[in-house]
Amino acid sequence: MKEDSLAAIAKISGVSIATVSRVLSGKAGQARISKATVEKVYAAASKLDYSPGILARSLRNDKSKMIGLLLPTVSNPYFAEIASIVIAECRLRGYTIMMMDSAEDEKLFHKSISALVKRKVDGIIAVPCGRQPLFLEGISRDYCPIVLVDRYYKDCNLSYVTTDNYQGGVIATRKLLDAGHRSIACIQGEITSMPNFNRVSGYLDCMKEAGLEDRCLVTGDAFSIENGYREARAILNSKNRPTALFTLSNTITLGAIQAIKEKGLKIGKDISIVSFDNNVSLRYFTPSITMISQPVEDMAKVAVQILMKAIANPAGNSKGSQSFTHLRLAPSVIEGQSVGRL
Amino acid sequence: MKEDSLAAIAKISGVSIATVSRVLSGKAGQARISKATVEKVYAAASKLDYSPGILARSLRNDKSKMIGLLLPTVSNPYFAEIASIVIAECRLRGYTIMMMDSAEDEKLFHKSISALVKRKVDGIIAVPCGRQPLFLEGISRDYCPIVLVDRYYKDCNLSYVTTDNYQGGVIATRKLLDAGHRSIACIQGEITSMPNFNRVSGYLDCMKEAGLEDRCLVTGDAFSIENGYREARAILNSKNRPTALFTLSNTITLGAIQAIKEKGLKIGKDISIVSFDNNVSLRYFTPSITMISQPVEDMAKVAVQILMKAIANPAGNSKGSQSFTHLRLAPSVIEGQSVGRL
DNA sequence: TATATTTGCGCAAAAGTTTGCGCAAATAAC
DNA sequence: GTTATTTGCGCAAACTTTTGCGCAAATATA
Repeated sequence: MKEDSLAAIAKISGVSIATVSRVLSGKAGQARISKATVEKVYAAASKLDYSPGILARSLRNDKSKMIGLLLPTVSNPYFAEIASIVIAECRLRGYTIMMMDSAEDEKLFHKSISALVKRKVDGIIAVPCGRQPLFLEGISRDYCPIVLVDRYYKDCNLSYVTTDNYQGGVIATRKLLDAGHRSIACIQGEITSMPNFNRVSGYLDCMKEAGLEDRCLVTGDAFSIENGYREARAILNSKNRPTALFTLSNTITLGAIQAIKEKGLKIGKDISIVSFDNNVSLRYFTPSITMISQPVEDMAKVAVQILMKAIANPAGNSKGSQSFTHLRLAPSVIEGQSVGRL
Repeated sequence: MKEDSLAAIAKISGVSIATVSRVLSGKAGQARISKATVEKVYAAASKLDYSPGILARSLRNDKSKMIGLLLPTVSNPYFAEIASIVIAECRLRGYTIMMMDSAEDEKLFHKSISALVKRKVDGIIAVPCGRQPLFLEGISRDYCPIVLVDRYYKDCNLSYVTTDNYQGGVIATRKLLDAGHRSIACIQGEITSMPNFNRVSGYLDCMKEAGLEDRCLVTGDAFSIENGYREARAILNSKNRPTALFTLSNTITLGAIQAIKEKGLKIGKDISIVSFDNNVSLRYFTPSITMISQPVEDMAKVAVQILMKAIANPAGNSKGSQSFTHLRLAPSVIEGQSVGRL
């Protein structure tokens, strides 16, 4: 027998294991346990410096006080910030984070989800990969609530919190149009993701509205520095070099800036930029980059709140009538000097 | 009975639970189980699409195939990169990461370690907080191996992998001295941490060697943007403004750059900078920042290797003669344009 | 044919917690 | 002095897996 178990306390205090369990889980009242017994148990427990065996508890209760967190990559500062906030918020509520990294790989993403479920996480917060919500919907129906952050699926039976990316795309493009730009290239990220799709849609619609549909250019395929660098390079070397870039993430922007520097061009003069995301370092660049900032902190906090509600109230399931929360938070603009007037 | 358990397989295949367990854990050989039985079991298992209940297994075996990862903050890109690599390396080896954030709070750090132990993690990788190794040594002795990354303790009974921060401090300072600077201020980070202490030592020794001990200036107290900004501001506004800054982390540098911009000074002309860490965005600044880069990838990978070895071979414990690995990897220099000649 | 050995597998305990059921004893009611 | 009610708590099952011990049956040896 372990020194630190209900059994040990039971032996010391001379009551049964069951009684100890009930006392320590605050059920002394409804189990009508006498004050004297309660005190004996507490005394023994604190003498042994007892803390419950979480594994046994999880096994028994089918829950673990753990939240699974699944991101495409922690090394992207945008996701790292989400992680940071989610971790803090969950800890505040007594939950521990089990974190995984899907490396933008849908197979791995699904495997990770299954691993989390096997570990009986009480809920999952994820930035998903791929276009297929079915798997996640199944998990959410049969096992534990899931809240999507940033990326989501259309008309899916899952809660999500995201930025109004379409609006973001519109605002960015309009900013460039208003400054007189007519030739604006868009370097996109992960093309299977809704945020990317919506940002691009905003861009395209805005261009169309300005009568520039035949001057649209959308390239790229990943939210990474490499992609930003590669695509920007190609664009800058092209015959009819655009006068402005709309880069769809902080990483893409970073890569683009590298390409621009190599080419010897001046940002805000030779080439203008509006970037998605709010990266501190981009703010301190000279010139500072104009950004469409996402309300990351709110997004992460709200996601945790929604998840907690779903955990506390699995009633939603009872009649197959789960209710899902779909939130689209407004982006904001961080003005910089990277947009030049033509 | 759950549909997905040893018991279910046992019932279908008509053997006992024990036999199923032995077959599925590859112990059919040493338990001398007949080929026919083995096949029946496999058939039933694959029919049910069995996968073991990890919690029950962990409870029984006192191990979990999980590694605890404990960082001061995920939002610092330096730590995020460590996390990213550790996660990937562990997954490669079939381990899952349980990640926590101590927010630079020693109490919370200890609580988090205890939580990890309670969950029976097989090992821990940590960037610790505080000056006190005793607690960690105890955990490592009694529960599971611990490998420290980046931060460590002198003469402690714990393995660690870190950068040769003293060398880094020396190289940085010498770089500035060689360019003719005589008045060099150092903005430091978390003062309880060894890396910080060693970087500062390198700086001080180097200054002393150049006969400049009375012109040393070390300020600051956290690896954060705010601290970098605040201290740089104060330094730049001081009477005898130094001609160069040695900033001890990427975050501090970012803050310092903000202060410099606000003050209207030109980096590399009015004020020179050498920074610790290797942040991509600092490389794309104009002018690009000269940096003392830490071998983050190697550090993280080696840390995982050491941990895996310790897990595989708990023999070290048997005679109280554990052996600890202490590694100090060499930093490298990333040349930029932020150091001006005087 | 009787004893020894090997082969094949099951029983039950163990890990630590939670909880439905129900047993006794004390108190209340008649 | 019975019967009913309440109080206080224990028993044992359940969650799933692992493993030491040992029982039968089959085969080999004497």
